[in-house]
Amino acid sequence: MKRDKISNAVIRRLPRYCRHLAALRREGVERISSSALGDKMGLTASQIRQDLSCFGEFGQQGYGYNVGTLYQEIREILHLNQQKEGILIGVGNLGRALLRNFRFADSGIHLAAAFDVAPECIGTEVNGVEVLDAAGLANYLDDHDISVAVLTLPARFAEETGRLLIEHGIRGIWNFTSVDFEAGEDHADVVVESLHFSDSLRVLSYLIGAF
Amino acid sequence: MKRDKISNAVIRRLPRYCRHLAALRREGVERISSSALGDKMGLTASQIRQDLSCFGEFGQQGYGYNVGTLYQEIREILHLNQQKEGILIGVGNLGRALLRNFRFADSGIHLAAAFDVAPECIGTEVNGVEVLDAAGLANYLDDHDISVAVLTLPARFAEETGRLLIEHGIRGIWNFTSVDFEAGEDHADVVVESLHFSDSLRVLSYLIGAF
DNA sequence: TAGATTGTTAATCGATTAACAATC
DNA sequence: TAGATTGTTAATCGATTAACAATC
Repeated sequence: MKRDKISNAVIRRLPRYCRHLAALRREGVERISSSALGDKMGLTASQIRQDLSCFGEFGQQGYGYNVGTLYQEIREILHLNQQKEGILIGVGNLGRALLRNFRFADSGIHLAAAFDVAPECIGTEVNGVEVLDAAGLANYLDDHDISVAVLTLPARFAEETGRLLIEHGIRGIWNFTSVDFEAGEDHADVVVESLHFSDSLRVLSYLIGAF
Repeated sequence: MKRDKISNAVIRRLPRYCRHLAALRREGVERISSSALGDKMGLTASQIRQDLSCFGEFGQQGYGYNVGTLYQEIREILHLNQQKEGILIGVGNLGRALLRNFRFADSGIHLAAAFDVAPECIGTEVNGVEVLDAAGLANYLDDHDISVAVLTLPARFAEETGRLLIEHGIRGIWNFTSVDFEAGEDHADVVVESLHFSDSLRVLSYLIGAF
């Protein structure tokens, strides 16, 4: 177990391991070798062993890995079992879609509240999550221990809201706006994870090529 | 201009160049050097010049790059100016959010139709896009030249629908389900671009670390 | 025991960075 | 012209793959 600096490439593969192991477990598979898992995931056996060895020794010679154990280990590594409080900002179509359908709990997040500016939205409840007035966001953050903010508001408000979140001690921002929160600045410890829809679709556009 | 094999790392940076150049253009900036653009984007000047040289010679010694020209060049590279026909499958909360708010045209996609199974949804129109009966999907694909399918349906239908799409000649799948469309199989030429929300949030969970 | 499969070290491959001649 | 900045070649760095002794 070496705990140096885990490369980004490895980190991004962890949730995939998690998903595939969960599926194996559901199928009742008890053990799996690095090569079998590699076939399933489109990775080499070597890479899997290398990846896992960043975090510990989870396998056994001649046997392979126990699916259930490895699954739990990876959940631990990702801190999925440690519940973190989160808020969602911007209850538009996308925000609402996430509130209704996305299983935040499966990623270790409990949504404590949602925020919006629209009077007809404030005070309502979506899937058990109360929608509060965005004007009270700063105070709310001061009064509660919130780790993660989900940003699903219009791009033009993203920069300003991001700044406010950082000033009031947020630890991570799950960013659905097209804004790039650039290089650290004062609060280099805040993590921003962005899902840029249009970047993704444009990559697809590139990959399907010309006609 | 070398047209070998463009690496994935470079391809994923192209939409970012596109976004940053668009912003510069909006701000009225006419020219920019690789080092200034690098500062803005958090890349080295070297990397930017290396990236762009995969596609051509867009700069000028002692001057830098013309923002407008480079922007258009990158749009060309991504085929954003070539309109492709697309359909969206699964008009739930997320599908509806995309239909209403996402600017498909900005990524070169025209949404020709949407599909769902719910009787109360079929026949309606969302933001000018007609919702058709998913039972007629195969026939529709045979009758129209559709390049891209947006998958926003429940995970349990993803596999089956993906197969159908591939059989009926789709070129790209923009996948919002948690299903991994694995390794090529028969139709290795079909491109699948996935946005795995939960993978993304779990990476964030890892990065913010323990308490 | 013999076969299987690990964790790790070494070799290879690929991507990023640095250096610099060319030239606007 | 002198200064700036490109495109490209070479050097470095990092990630993936291969090999293998250890051992279940």
